[in-house]
Amino acid sequence: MPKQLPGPRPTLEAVAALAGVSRATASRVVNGGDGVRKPLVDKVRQAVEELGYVPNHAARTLVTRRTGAVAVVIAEPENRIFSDPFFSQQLRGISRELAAHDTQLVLLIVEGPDDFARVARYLSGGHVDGALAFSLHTDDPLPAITRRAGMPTVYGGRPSWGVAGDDRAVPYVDADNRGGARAAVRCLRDLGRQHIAHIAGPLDQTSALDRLHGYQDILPGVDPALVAEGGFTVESGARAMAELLERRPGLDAVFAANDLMASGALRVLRERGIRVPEEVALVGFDDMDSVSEATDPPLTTVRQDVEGQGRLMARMLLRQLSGDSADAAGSDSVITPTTLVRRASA
Amino acid sequence: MPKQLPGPRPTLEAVAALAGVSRATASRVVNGGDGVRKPLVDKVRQAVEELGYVPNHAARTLVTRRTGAVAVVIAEPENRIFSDPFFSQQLRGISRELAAHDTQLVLLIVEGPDDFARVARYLSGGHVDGALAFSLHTDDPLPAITRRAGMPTVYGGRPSWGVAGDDRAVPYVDADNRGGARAAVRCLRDLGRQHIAHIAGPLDQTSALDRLHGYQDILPGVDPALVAEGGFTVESGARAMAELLERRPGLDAVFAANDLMASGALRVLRERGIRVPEEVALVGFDDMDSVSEATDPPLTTVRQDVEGQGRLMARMLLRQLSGDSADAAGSDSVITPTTLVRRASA
DNA sequence: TTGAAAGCGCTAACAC
DNA sequence: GTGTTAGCGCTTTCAA
Repeated sequence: MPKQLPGPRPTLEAVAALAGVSRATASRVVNGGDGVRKPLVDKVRQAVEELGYVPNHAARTLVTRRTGAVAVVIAEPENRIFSDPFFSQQLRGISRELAAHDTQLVLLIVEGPDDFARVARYLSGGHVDGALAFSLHTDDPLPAITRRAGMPTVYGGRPSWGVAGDDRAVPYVDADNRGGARAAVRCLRDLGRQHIAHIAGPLDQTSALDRLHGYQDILPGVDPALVAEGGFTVESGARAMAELLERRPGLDAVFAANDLMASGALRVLRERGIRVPEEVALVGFDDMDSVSEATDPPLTTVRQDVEGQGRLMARMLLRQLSGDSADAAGSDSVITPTTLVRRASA
Repeated sequence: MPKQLPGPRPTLEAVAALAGVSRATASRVVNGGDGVRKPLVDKVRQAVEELGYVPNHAARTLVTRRTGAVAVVIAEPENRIFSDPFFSQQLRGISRELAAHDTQLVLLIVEGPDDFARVARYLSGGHVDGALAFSLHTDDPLPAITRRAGMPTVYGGRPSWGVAGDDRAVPYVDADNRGGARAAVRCLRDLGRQHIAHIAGPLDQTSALDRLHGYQDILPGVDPALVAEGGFTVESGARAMAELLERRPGLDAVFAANDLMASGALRVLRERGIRVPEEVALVGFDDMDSVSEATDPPLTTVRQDVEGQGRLMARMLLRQLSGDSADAAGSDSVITPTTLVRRASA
């Protein structure tokens, strides 16, 4: 166990002195020890141990121009983000991947217009080497900010903007929303359902839009009255369900754009004494197990690997950061697969 | 809008040159401009603007020895933490308070033993000025780590350890768990219930323990068979409820140590056709609205201001960091009040 | 292979 | 008030 010196933390200088070598050699050892003879390496290592030496990060950053940290920018327009396990899981995936590469995670939560300025300043301040961001809404100013700051960035979720004057694609990771939606609706159709409704998410988000498109892919020319827009929340799902029942009492199936809305819909169906899945079959999206497994009946839903997406985002960014030929390399976007999970609701 | 120079970021030197002043004066202006004559201030400000100057954080940290960042350490023993809105809300409170003081939030998620070493290294690396941590379990190694790193730290939740060789108290923020539990049980008793059971949380966590103690305060010498231990999850709540019903079929009220367990209990009660609150009254704890308002019937529960606690933690840490007479100052712990929220379940 | 020395960009005495 | 100067702790040429 290193000595617990009361004074200031030991510097590389001190280590070098104790080991009887130059600061340069000590530095080499601390950074891997290549090109230093074994006995010296050992001596230095021992000195490090004895002194409890830990490199000063600021000093290192100053000269190397790398911070070893990455920002995760989360915009929280409605307060959906935190009540939603979705982001938590993605965050965990990111955290794991970054930790594995000894990279720190700086969390930037954006709540209002002022915060964007703060974030912009932060990103330009050389605090971090890159950024991971979640693109939620069409008018998201983040892309512009990261671009202006010249900060390597990977997005979670397909950005909807066509960035003005954008000459190169922004790399992102997203689930196969459209394909997943297709699978969901196909399942309902194969069950013999004739009037399949859709509770869409907020259509200014690409994920919601893509899922709607998937629904329409399988049901071309479907009655528009069979589609209601929700807000990805339980409450909005309930509202949308009520609306749909009013408009089309004969509907016999519902595909909800996420599990939260599906659970809201389920509540309304039950309140009205409509049996699920006998009278109305229901499929959700996301498979967040805290919801999909807890409902009665459990939800048939489309699973996506959220944590994996987070990990992938981090990995892509890290690759970009350590990238040799930065551009050509391979900062292409990735669409991760989805799978239909059959439970009792359809 | 600042010019978008392609080259390296402008330094203070460049600003000074453009403004026709010394680097020192430029620095003074950038840091508030005290003791610099107005015209010069303006000149420098303009140069900053024109060049799009942003101070280099590493350089500044190197000399000031302050990073302007705070670590938030979250240990994730079971994967409860992220599915639980609790932490998200606390995190949001922390984030808000830190942002208001231009302090960055570095998120450290600890998942395994290896991670503790990583965190220890990080904390000793001078990356951050202080830490906020959540004390979950009795055997949490975190306190020892932060103490060894000499890092100012504020805990969320009353730590249960008697830190070995600890000469001063560790500041923490916690809800009035015991008082809240008392209010809950008192309410049940005042309703005329004779056999009030308790579904406790995992008793290696102080919050669970304190709530149990509160229950016992109101019901001294209560039949031990009326207490079952759960794990703060829906599932464990259901299990505990089943157990209690088996042991004491005559029970007419239940106080669950959190809302999640209450909802699990509710499910079991409903499955058995036991009416709530008519036959069994039920009170939860936390008032996480996504749960307590969504159940049928909605839960009577004990509310605590989780976000406020987060904010408070941050505020206490910041005060400690800017503290003049660091010790005496006032890093005392804080217990935040709880209130009983009456809904339909009791 | 190792060491000497030159900064990285900034702040804070200290002198003017 | 303002400028000069000496580092903060580290990496990295460049010589030896």
